[in-house]
Amino acid sequence: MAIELKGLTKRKDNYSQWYNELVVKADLAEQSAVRGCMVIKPYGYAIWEKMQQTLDKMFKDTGVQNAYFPLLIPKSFLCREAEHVEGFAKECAVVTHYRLKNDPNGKGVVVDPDARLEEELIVRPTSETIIWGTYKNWIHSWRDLPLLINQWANVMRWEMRTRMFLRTAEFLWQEGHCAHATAEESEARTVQMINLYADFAEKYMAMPVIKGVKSANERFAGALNTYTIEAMMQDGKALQSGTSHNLGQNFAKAFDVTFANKENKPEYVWANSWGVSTRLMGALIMTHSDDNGLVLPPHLAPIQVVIIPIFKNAEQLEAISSAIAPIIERLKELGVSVKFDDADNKRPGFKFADYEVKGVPVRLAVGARDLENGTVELMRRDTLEKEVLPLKGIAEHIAQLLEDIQQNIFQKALKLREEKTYVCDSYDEFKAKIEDGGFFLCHWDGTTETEERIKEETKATIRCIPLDGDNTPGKCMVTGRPSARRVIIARNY
RNA sequence: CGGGGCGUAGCGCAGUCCGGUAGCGCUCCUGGUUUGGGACCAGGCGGUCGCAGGUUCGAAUCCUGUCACCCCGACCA
Repeated sequence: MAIELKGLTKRKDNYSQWYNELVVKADLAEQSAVRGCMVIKPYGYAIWEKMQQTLDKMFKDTGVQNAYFPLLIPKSFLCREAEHVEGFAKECAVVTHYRLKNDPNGKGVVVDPDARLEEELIVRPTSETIIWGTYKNWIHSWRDLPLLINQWANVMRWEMRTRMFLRTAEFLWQEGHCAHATAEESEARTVQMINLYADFAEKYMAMPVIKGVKSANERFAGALNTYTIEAMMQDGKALQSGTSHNLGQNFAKAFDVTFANKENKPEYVWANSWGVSTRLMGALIMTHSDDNGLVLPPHLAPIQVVIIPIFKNAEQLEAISSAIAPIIERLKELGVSVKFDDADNKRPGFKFADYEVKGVPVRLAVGARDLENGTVELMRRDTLEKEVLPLKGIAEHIAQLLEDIQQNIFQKALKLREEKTYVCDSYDEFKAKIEDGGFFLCHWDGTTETEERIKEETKATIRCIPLDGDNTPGKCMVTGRPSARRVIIARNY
């Protein structure tokens, strides 16, 4: 194939090219015929399914239920919340007609000009409007609250520029939309969900994240406050990986969602929304991959162990299969997902390389030699280390090894982030160092003007005001004005 | 939406300046030999050269228009 992954370091200047090639080569996704959209292939989708299942369980453990709302939103709904319009009413796909007809000139089909919709429909860029338009009818009393709903759906934003998984015109996500009786409860839920996302990122994706609050500039359109988790990719750029928004009463007021409180007085409900998307797939790829391809964390790998028999004929394969069968049984008992690839149309060397590109955490190779010795060759994907081990007890060893790999790649990512995180007090120093990427802990005076200036001059933005860590005050790196605490500044995807 | 690039077989490309029968590598198919790190040999299938006009005896090649896609910006999860 023309796509070569070797040479990541040589191509440091063009990480995105490498990334796109990896996505294709690892059989995760490909460009669709539709502008800015992608086709997620079975292997890529299997990873997304693992993420979905894990998150879904975590949501349900907090009392959230799933529901589904329409893809198309009447245009008038988008005009209701002023700030939301500002942020979202622009780059949307619009449905204007409801019928096609045969071209009178005999060239395929054309849009029937007589079938124009009275009110255009917008393909949802996010569902706040249609959901709050619906909640109006669901919420009447304090007894109806809290309302905790999540939706797994596709959304569409007509982005100018797209990149597979990180920014596609259509993407898959979950969006939670909750209604509460009090501001405190809603804020607590908003924080709870960002904590849940951080747990998911660190425990399942093995991706360290920084929890924080967005600056006014980067805040979700229509929110009072936006919480975010920010991860660092291997090239030192930041990736916003999940957000949770405290919407205050903005949407309740725009859609007139009120409830009778315990004193029988009408009151607007308090709202929050939170979401993560297939962008997490991009985060996963860019956090762990190396020159040999994808490196999947065991907790999300669709195949955790692949077993490759090395054989010259059917008898040898049969011998290997029966020797390995109890191992496969035992692995399954231990909850390990295992694939025995006995296809005879690919040579072992091809399979080795193929599963490496796909990021399978552990590989076993078994041949005639091993059968004689009662051994197996094991390779772990994260370090590419190989060792020959006795067949006896191998399943238990692997179960433990998978946990070790999960820990190891998390630690590796954490170490990289720490190495590329700098405390910086000089704007000149910042301007020089930002070229090589990394997170910069700097004092900022809290103004949008300063933020804009930094962005203008360095292409870096305030990723977040961290929730944890050092919160001693200081002086703004740019203006010298007082600063409440250090914030994270970085270039981002 | 601004700047740059590109469009030729499933994929990656050459050919375009200087018009004259559509090329290469990989994939794929068939047969054989192979199989402990992406196999080798032989043969074969596959393209109205992005689309629409124009110039010409003749256009992948020249001209006009148009549509995609990619990269860099602006915008954004």
